[in-house]
Amino acid sequence: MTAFTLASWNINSVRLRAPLVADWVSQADPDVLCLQEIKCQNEQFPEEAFREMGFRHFHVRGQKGMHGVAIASKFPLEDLGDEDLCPRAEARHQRVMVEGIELHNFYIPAGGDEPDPAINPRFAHKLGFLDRIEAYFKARAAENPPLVLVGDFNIAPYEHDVWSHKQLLKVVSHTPVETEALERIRQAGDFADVARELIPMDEKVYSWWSYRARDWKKANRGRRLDHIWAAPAVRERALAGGRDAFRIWEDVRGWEKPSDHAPVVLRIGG
Amino acid sequence: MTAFTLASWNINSVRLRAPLVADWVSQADPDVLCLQEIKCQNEQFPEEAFREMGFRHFHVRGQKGMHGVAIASKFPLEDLGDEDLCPRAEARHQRVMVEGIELHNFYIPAGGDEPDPAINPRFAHKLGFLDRIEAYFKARAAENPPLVLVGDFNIAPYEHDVWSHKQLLKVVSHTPVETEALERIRQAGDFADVARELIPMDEKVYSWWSYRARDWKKANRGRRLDHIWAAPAVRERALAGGRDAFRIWEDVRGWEKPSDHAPVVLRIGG
DNA sequence: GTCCTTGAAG
DNA sequence: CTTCAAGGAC
Repeated sequence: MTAFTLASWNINSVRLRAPLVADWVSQADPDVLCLQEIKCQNEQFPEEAFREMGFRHFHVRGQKGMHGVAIASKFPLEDLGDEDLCPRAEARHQRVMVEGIELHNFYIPAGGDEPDPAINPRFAHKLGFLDRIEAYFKARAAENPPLVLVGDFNIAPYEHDVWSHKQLLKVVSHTPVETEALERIRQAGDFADVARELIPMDEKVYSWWSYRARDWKKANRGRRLDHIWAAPAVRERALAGGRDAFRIWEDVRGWEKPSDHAPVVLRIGG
Repeated sequence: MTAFTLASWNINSVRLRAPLVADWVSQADPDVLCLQEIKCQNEQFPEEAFREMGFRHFHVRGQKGMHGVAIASKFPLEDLGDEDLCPRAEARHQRVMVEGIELHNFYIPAGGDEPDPAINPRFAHKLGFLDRIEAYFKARAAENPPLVLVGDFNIAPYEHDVWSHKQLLKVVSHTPVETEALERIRQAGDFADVARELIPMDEKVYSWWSYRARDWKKANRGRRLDHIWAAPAVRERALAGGRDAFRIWEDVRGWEKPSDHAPVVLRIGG
C-alpha cells in the first residue's frame, strides 16, 4: 500500500476539457483521477491526452451524450466488474481496486428542478439511486471493505455546504429528503466525509458554482456537491495527512472555459 | 479617388472567425473588406473586433442564422439604400458608395444539390435571383455607373474555374444554366471578371475548397466561386495594378479553423 | 466537415 | 451560462 493522491472532478465534457485537465494535472499531480460527466462514449475518451499527462491505466464507463464516469491512474487498476448501482444503467458509477482500496466513482443524478418525486421523474430517479446505494453498502458493511467513494453526489449535505441553507432548503441538492438519504448511505457504511472530518462544520466549503451566475467568484453562491468518503477500514489512511492533505482547487473554476465543478483532492496515506 | 485595397471573403460565421479575420487583416491590410455568410444579426456583428483591426466604417446586413453580408471599411461608406435584389430578402446583398465606386456585395444562393428548378426550390431561387440581378444591371447600364460587384456568387463560370469541368457539368455551381445566367449578368453590365482579365483562361483558379475533402490541399478539388467584377466606368482603376494587384489567399484555407473560402483581394487604382 | 437552430439538461 | 443532440444547409 503506497501513499497516493486521489482526485475527483466533474469535468463537464472530457473531450472539450482535456487541455484544461492537462494544465491542472501539471500543477496538482494526482495519481488517481476520477472524472464525472465525461459526456462521451468509451472509444471517444481522449486516452492519448491522458497518457501524455502520465496516466497509464484507465477504466472508462461512458455513453453517448450525457453523464459518464472515468478513472485515469498512474497505478494499476483492477477491474472489479460493474455493480450497476444506477437503476437505469446510465454510466453513472464504476468501481476499481487501486493500492488496496476499493474505489467507487459516482455521478449521482442532478434530479431536475422540482423536488417532488411524484411529479418529477428525475427527482424520483435520484432518490431511487440513493436507495440502491444505501442497500448496497449496507449489505457489504459486514465485510469491512476498504472502500473509498468519490464523485459528484449532487447533494450538499450540511448547512455550510451551501451559500444559504435557508434559501436552498427547497432547492434540489439541499432538500431534507436528499440530505437525509445521503446521510443514511453514510451511516450504512459508516463512511467518513473527509472534507468535514478535516474542516470545521461551520466553515463554508464549496466545490461547485453555477455557470448561470454572472460573477461566480463575487456572488460566491457555491455548493459542496463533490465528495470523498472513506469506510472504517481505510479511515486512517484517508485522514492521515490531516487538513493539508485535502484541497478543493477553487481557483480552477476561474480558469479559461472551466467546468462548473472544481477538482477535489486527497492525499491518501500508505 | 484614392487607391485602395478591396477584399471579398465568405467567412462562414463572422463571430466564430473574427480572430481569423484579424490574423489575415494584419497580413493583407485590406481597406474595404466585404464579407459573406456572416451568420448573425446586425447587432451581433463583432464590430469591436473589427475596430481593433482598424476599420471605422460598417455596413452590415445580417439576419438570424443563415446568410448575411457585411462591409467593413477604413474609408467612409455612403449608404445608397438597399435595392433588395434578393427575391426573398434573405440578407444576401448590400451596396454602398466608397471612394467613387458603387460597391455591391453579394451572397448568391448555393442552390441545393439537384440542378433542376422544377424539383428543387433552392435551385429555382438561385436562378430567380440571377434573373433579377441581370434585369437590375441591364436597367442601369445606360447610366454607365462606377460599379464593382464582389462576393460569393456560388458559380464557377469557366472551365478552369473548377477542378474538373467534365465532372462538374451536372453539379450545382457549374451547370450550364448557371454559368449562362451569370454570363448574361456580366454582359448586361459589360463587367470585367477581374481574375480572368488578369490570369490566363487556361490556368486553374480556385477560391473555395469543400470542408468534406479529407485533404483539401492534396486533392485540390477547388472551385472559383468568389468574384470581383468591374463595370466599364471603373475598368481601368480595377485593372491598373495588373496581375500583382490581384490575389487569392489560398493559404488561408489551411489555417486553423478556416472558412471553406479563401479571401480574394484586388488593389484598385486611384 | 462545419456551421446554425432548437430543445433538453445541468 | 454551457453542454450535447438532432436536423438542415452548404
